[in-house]
Amino acid sequence: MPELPEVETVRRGLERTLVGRRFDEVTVGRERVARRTSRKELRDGLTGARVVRVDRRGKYLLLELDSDSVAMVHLRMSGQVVIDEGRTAPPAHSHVVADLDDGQRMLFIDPRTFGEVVVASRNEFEILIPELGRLGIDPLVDGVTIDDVVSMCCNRRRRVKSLLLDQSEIAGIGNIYADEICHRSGIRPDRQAHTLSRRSCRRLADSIVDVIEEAVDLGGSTLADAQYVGVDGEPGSYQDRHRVYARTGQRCITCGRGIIRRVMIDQRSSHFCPVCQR
DNA sequence: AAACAAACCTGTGCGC
DNA sequence: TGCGCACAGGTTTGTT
Repeated sequence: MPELPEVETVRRGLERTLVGRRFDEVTVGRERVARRTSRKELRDGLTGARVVRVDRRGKYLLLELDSDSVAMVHLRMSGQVVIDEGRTAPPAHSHVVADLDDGQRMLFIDPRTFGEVVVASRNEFEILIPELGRLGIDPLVDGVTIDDVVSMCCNRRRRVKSLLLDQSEIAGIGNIYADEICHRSGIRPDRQAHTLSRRSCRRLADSIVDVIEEAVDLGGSTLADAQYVGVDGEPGSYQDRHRVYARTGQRCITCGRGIIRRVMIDQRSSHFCPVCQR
C-alpha cells in the first residue's frame, strides 16, 4: 500500500479519530512488530497515553502522546492501521490491538511483517530511529522547487528514478509515484540525472508536487489486491489515474502511440512510455 | 559514487 | 487440483 499519499490519507484518518483519545488495553501479538524495542515497551508506552497530535514525515507516521513519548508507525509493504468498533475478533495478522477510551479499537495489521511500531520518549526517539533525521524534503509540506531538483541532479550519474526513490533526497516517493512522476515529466526513469536540462528539472519539480497532491486528494492508490488505505477501510481512487504503473504492454494513454515498457531499476519494476518519455 | 544482491516475510497469481 | 516460480506499495546492509 503505502507511499506518501497513502500514509497521508491514514494520517488524516487518525487525526480525525485518534486525537484526544486514550489507549486503554493494548495487546502486542508478534514480537517482530516491536523489534526495535520490545513488546513490553510498546505495550507500556501506549497504555494510558492520550494522543495529542498525528504527524507524518515522509512515509513515517508519528503519534505525539501526552506522556512525553512519541509513537512511530511505519507500514512498509503491507501494513495497515484500522480503527473499528472492536466488536469482532481482530482479523488475521493484527499484531497490535489497542482499545480506545471511546469504545473503538485501533489495529495494526501487517501480513508481511516488515512494518513496525515504536514508542519512545522524546529524548531517545532520534537515537532509536536515526533514519528520521536523514529524511529529505517533504513534497506536500515543503514543496519542491526547480533549484531543489537541479541541485539533486547536477553531477549525479545516478538514474532519475533512483534519486526519486532516495528518501534522503525527497521523502515519501515510492515505486508507483516515481513512475507516474517520471511519466508526467516526460523523462525516462533510467535517464542519468546529470543529463537533464533546466527545463526538465522544472517539469520534474512540478510533477512531483502535482502527482503527490492529486494522489492525496484522491485518497491514494488501492491496487487489485485490495490492501485498504483509509483507517475506515475505504479504498483510494488514484489507481484509476495511473498512466504507466502496472500497464506493461498497454498503449500509452497520453500519446496514444507508445506501448508501455517495463525495466528493472534498483531492483524495482519500472514502467515508462518510450515515445513520450525521453 | 552508484549499481547490484540479498535479506526481512506472507500472499497471490500464473504457467504447466 | 496441485506445484513451483515470479512478483508485490519499503528499507537496510554488504558487496562489486
